[in-house]
Amino acid sequence: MDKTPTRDTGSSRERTRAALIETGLRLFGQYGFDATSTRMIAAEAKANIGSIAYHFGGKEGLRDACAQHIVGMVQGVATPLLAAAATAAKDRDAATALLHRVLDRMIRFIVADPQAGLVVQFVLREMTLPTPALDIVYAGVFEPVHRTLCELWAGATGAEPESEATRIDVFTMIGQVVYFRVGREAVLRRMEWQAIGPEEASAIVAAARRNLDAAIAARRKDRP
Amino acid sequence: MDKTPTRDTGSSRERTRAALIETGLRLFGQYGFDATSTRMIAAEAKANIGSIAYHFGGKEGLRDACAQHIVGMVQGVATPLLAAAATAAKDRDAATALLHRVLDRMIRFIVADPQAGLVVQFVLREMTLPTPALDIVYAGVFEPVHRTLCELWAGATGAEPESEATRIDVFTMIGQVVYFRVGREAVLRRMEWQAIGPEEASAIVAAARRNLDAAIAARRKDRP
DNA sequence: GACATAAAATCAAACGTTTGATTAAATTGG
DNA sequence: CCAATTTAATCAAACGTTTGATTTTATGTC
Repeated sequence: MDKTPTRDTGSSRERTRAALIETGLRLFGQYGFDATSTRMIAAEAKANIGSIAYHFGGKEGLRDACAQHIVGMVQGVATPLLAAAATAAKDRDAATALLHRVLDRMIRFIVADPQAGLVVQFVLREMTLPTPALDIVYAGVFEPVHRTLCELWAGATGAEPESEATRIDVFTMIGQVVYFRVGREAVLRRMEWQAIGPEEASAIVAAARRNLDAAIAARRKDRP
Repeated sequence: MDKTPTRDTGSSRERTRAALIETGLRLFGQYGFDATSTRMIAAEAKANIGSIAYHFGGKEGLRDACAQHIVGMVQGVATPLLAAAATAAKDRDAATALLHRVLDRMIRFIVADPQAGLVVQFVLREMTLPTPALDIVYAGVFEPVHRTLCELWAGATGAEPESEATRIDVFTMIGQVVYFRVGREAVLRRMEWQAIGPEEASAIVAAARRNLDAAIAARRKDRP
């Protein structure tokens, strides 16, 4: 079937690499980079310790590979949305509607999706102590996503896309979402939730949606 | 002068303990618990390595002591505000005004105060992997502060203080603030700021204030 | 008040364990 | 058979903790 007898997804090499990246992403996100030992990763990935050095040059190389993996993942799901934004940004109602859709997706992704939760945790940990891995994620995810959201925000409110106020406004909208992941432990206790699943995410979406509408309306007033 | 020749604040015991807690707080917050070695702490605190085990029973004991220290600090500055909330919550305008004041203080504290930044970082790190230290901070800071903000929120909007919607709404207001600390690195790059100082904090305050007013107004509409 | 005793705190050194990395040999697949 | 990959063994360095000796501070006795 394939030109190459060992497809990328099936070769021993790629299977080992994928297992290490996947496990590294999970453990780095779960326990942090320093608290995760290479032995732990190798054991859970059913690979040898030496594999990490062989394939990635070392523990830090694996972290970079994890960051690259995240960029690929997010781009896969975000690209269609970002593409739609280019045209939607020209129309107020379309921009507002798309903002709602993106916010809805983001919340359920960041807050409730267990698979994505590990990705978010990984990135948040990188954020507190920047490494080359953060550069990769910032350039590949943060910057393009935030920029697009600014365009939508500008389309919905009439503000300038790259003005300081717009960029800050978009950060506040993102922030109110991210906190439910960052402060998850405090949220769970205060809300008396056992977990943040689909139902809880819906309650969060409802609140964020009200905030979004209110914020847009307040900005819109100034510019008729 | 003193009844006791060695006062608590001056005794060798208390000086050593205080130095270790202060340094521990800073380094744990800066690098994380696992990435901070006891040797690092002892060296920076100008104390002996054995002192940590002697005074706190070990590295984890020092972390608990740091958490307790945070509770004492925050209670010192927050108590007056929380007391004022009890009466302000009865009046819509007073509640709204106090919410504004608290939000203003919180933002400048969380986002720009370098001293407090270490405290915030320490807590955020604990949040991602709960330890007994988090229990201490949650019970001593998070729960009482969030509960009080809910009362104010209810006073300003007319909602029920302990309803699910109110508790979530308050979390979204906190979240839009905290993100500027959590995602500081991304914010700095995207905003092209060198640091988040008083001026940058003011810009954030302005955005958060608009969001707060808009959110309250939107909720108020429903209940005349 | 001076001296002797007890208690508390500090210190440098060493403990056993675990860390990430490296090596050379064994295994695998084309 | 050869190159790529995996494996097990080994390395020095760093980890948190423990130790016994020493110094500092507090208490008791006359």
